[in-house]
Amino acid sequence: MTEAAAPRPNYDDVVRVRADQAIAPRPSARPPRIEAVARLAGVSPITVSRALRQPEKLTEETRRKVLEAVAQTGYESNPHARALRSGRSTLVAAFISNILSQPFGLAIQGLAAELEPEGYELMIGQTSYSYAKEVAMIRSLRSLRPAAVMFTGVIELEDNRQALRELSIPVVETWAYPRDPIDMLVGFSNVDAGAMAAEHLAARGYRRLGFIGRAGGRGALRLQGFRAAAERLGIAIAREVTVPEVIGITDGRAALRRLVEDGEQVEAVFCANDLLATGALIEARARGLGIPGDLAILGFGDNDAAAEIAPGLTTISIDAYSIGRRAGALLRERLGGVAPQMPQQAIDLELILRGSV
Amino acid sequence: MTEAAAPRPNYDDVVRVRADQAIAPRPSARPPRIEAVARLAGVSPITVSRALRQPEKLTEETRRKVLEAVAQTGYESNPHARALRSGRSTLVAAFISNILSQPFGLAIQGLAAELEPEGYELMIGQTSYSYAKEVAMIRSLRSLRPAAVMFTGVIELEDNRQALRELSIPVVETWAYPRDPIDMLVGFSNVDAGAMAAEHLAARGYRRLGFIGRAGGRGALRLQGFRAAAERLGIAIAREVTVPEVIGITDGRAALRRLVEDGEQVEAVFCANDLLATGALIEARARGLGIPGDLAILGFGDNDAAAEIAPGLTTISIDAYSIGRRAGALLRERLGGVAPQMPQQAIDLELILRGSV
DNA sequence: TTGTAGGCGTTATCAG
DNA sequence: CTGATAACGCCTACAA
Repeated sequence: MTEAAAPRPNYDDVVRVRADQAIAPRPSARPPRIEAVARLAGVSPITVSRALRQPEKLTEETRRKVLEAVAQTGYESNPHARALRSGRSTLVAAFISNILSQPFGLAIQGLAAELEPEGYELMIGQTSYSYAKEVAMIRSLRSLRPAAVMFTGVIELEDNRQALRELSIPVVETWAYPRDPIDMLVGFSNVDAGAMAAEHLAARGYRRLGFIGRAGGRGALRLQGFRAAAERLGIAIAREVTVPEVIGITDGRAALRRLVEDGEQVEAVFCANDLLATGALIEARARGLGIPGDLAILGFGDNDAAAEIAPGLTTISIDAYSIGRRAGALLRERLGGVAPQMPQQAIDLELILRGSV
Repeated sequence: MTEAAAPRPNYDDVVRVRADQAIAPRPSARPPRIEAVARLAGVSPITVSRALRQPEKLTEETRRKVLEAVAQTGYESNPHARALRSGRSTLVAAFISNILSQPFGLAIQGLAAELEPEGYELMIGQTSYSYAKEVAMIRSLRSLRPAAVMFTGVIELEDNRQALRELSIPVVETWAYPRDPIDMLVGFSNVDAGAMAAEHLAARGYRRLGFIGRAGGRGALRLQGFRAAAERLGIAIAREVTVPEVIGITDGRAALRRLVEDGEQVEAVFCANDLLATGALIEARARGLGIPGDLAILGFGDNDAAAEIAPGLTTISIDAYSIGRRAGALLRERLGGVAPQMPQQAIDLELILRGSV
């Protein structure tokens, strides 16, 4: 199966470390049940349950006794039994369109930062921008009954939207600003993002614009705003290149190649995400184009690489981590029985000026 | 909360789409239970269960009848009840040290590609290279009782290793080649990777080497191999720069700055991952260093950006997607009751020659 | 404030 | 090959 030069790899002799916070040693493989804790504390099982879920309902004395027994046994309640009986689980499902995308990863980190300390487990699924997958996942949600769901995007299929509503659990959509979100929302207007791009390029004096982006979803929304603003400003969009999928920087290079080789004179191009923009920038440089002299490039999303590449990529940035964080906070509140003050939040778009425009 | 110029963002008017594969309409919010299916098929609940889990035990006639009723009702069994009663869940837990790392993301994709078609759900947790987090996660595994666990790394704390063994579920470790894995393994030798780096740089005639990498974990292993091979070849390691954490390209820039400003003459530097290498390359170029003339740079990991940056980054590459894929295949077999032929697999290291060495 | 009874939905076990 | 019974571990509902 492997054909390494050496017949067998050398071993990685990892230095073993002992835990400072040791896991309580467990004689049996089976975790302790609530009844064992109850016996140890000299109370009934339900009292243990209450000590963990509604501690305020117990005498301080009882509570102390029980929690001590919990600590001693290393007890943790069985999430399946809990979910089965109460109908609520501690699993929060997050659906991400592409796990390789840096902004989505950041959002998930923000979400985790809010939810994990509260004892929720995060389940991550990848929709891969596919309706079919979305359908399958939402179908599985019906029986998994997570505590809540978060999407890095908005749900477009009407049937899926309905199915999600019927789950009667908190839902947060993100990354767009639809008129009628399913439930909660931490988003930004993609239409405005496109308009912002056109306005900035116009203000810099560019008159013949280009666009590179995905044909559907948010790419289409950004293009819509870009077009509308360009028209309003009396500026021409000379060329629109749409790509079916964005996997890596390569897609951006290919797209710019199409744009340039098409012959249309384009002074400035708006790339609907920074992966495309980075690729476009690299390809432009490889073709000897001066940036922004021969071609200005404006990105969207503020990737890690966008800042470091030369010339730095001018881009419209959103704070992806904060989107995740806010989404997590909304879910946390709702799961705690509180109605959030602002269940639908708009995130600012910020123009980051670097060298490429 | 938001201070956008416009008082309110424009709406993203998403075009609603109807599902081609519609979710079966459900009059009540509660999903159908096994009993409803049984009644419809005219059999007992346990027969329905068997039709789904051990179809070979039923008459073809009965099976057909039941599966039809399943399809008609859109029934899916409740995972919590199933896990509670059977002790096995369909949840597979994957622990990833850093969700923003591209190779880890690829591995997760590979894992999902093997497991999701089989009906397993993927739960992803981030350990953030922290022992404390690892302890907490493994603790929660005890009660969650997933079907299997995968780590993008190996577990170092002896207590955690023991706790994982006691779960008695399939475990795959990856990204290293320890002598005594907990259970299954799809890894490569980090020590060999370091040696490979030193050997290649030596073969190219470099005599004064540098190293940039994390102080612990795999970084330390790669350094260990790098050092040993250099010594064997009679080559000097003039400077080792260790970084506490690698979050982005910036860390690589800072590390190279330290390396260069230190005054030690270094002809070639091995960066223990491509994020560091990319940062180092950018910083070196920014300082006017010719690459590889003034400084050769060798990376590890083969990021997306590594190929596109100029000059292309020469790097030791591993096939991260395939690691995930193989790990998934191992788990799939074991979960299906089969003992895999090669429960411990070595992944090849491949040197990708581009311009930087 | 604490406890008792019972069931969430499924499948292991044993019987027919 | 199919079915009856009981139990997985917890928490809701109600009672004391």
